[in-house]
Amino acid sequence: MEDEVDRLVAAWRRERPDLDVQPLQVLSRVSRLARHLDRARRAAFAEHGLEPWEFDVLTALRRAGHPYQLSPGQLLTQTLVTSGTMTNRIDRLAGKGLVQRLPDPDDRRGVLVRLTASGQLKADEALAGLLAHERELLAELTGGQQAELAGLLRQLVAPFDNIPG
Amino acid sequence: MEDEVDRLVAAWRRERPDLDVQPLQVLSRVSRLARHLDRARRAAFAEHGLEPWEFDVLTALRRAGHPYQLSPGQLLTQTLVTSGTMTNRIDRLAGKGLVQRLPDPDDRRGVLVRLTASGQLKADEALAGLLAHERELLAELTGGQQAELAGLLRQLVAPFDNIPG
DNA sequence: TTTGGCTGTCTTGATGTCAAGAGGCTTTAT
DNA sequence: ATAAAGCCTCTTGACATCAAGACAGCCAAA
Repeated sequence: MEDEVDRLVAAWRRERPDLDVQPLQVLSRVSRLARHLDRARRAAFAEHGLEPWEFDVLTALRRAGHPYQLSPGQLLTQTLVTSGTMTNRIDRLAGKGLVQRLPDPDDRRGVLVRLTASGQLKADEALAGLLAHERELLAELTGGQQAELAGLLRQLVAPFDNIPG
Repeated sequence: MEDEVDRLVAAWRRERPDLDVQPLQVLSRVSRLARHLDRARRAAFAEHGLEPWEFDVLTALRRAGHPYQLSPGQLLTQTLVTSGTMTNRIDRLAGKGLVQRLPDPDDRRGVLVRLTASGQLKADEALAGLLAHERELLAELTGGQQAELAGLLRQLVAPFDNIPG
């Protein structure tokens, strides 16, 4: 089956036959697939009344384990946004009753963001829904192929995750 | 080598041992790798004084072949942005002298966006630079592994590219 | 104890994007 | 010929994000 990247590569070979565009075969597909995944995730979360950024914050808290609380600083290192963005997000999640802000008993500058009961429920439901949708997307591949793909991707990602990038 | 997704999966297995989080092994790596690639691309383009979105528009025109012109409508289907965004982008690229707006001789509503000589030069330089950087990232893998990875990714992307998504 | 630097959160102002709609032009059907 | 419908680009207003800085509280060194 042909995809857009095949067409992209064909166009470059026609216009710039002097260039080796082989890298695009892998990396353009990664970028394009990620865009499609973003759209699919947005649709999956909409079923639970959540935006993607809400899912990111709620699941970071959920993964932290009981009592499901993290500081804004910890949240922003996990979600890779700036502090201003995180302030805004916590405001809105608190407005929806999914998290609450508590003073940090050990640091009076600090704040703790804690998942409410309904926030935890949303996070758990949305995660299950996401996994169901993603399983469908991956049905194109056998289990062995998925494992192989995961391994190859890990090799490409690991340098970014382990060297300060 | 371990990566962030391994840690993510481990956290979910601890908190939600009832769930099968296998899909994350592939799809979270795709999303995370795409984010890292965006940053790397931004850095590569900055060497040529270009933003990523400028590269996207200029290379779409470059790939169109002589005389390197497309309508705004064609550009927005290729770059997946809305018409308001494309108007804004064309304005700024025209301000930098990289493209020019011409009236469409066949449709008086229409406009043609054409690459200038300096725009074409920028596009060609930036593409070569991007490919050089991407080749380094892919040096983690053998040629055979790259081909295999490309093939697996194609299977996942193709449904999106061929069914209206 | 006091001083200086550092940390954690929030505020501010600018920017890029989107959704929705306006306006002019073209196409189709009557 | 004319009306209705559709298309193409641009404009407008709202919004999420970021970068930079403000401010309060912490901590280490003298």
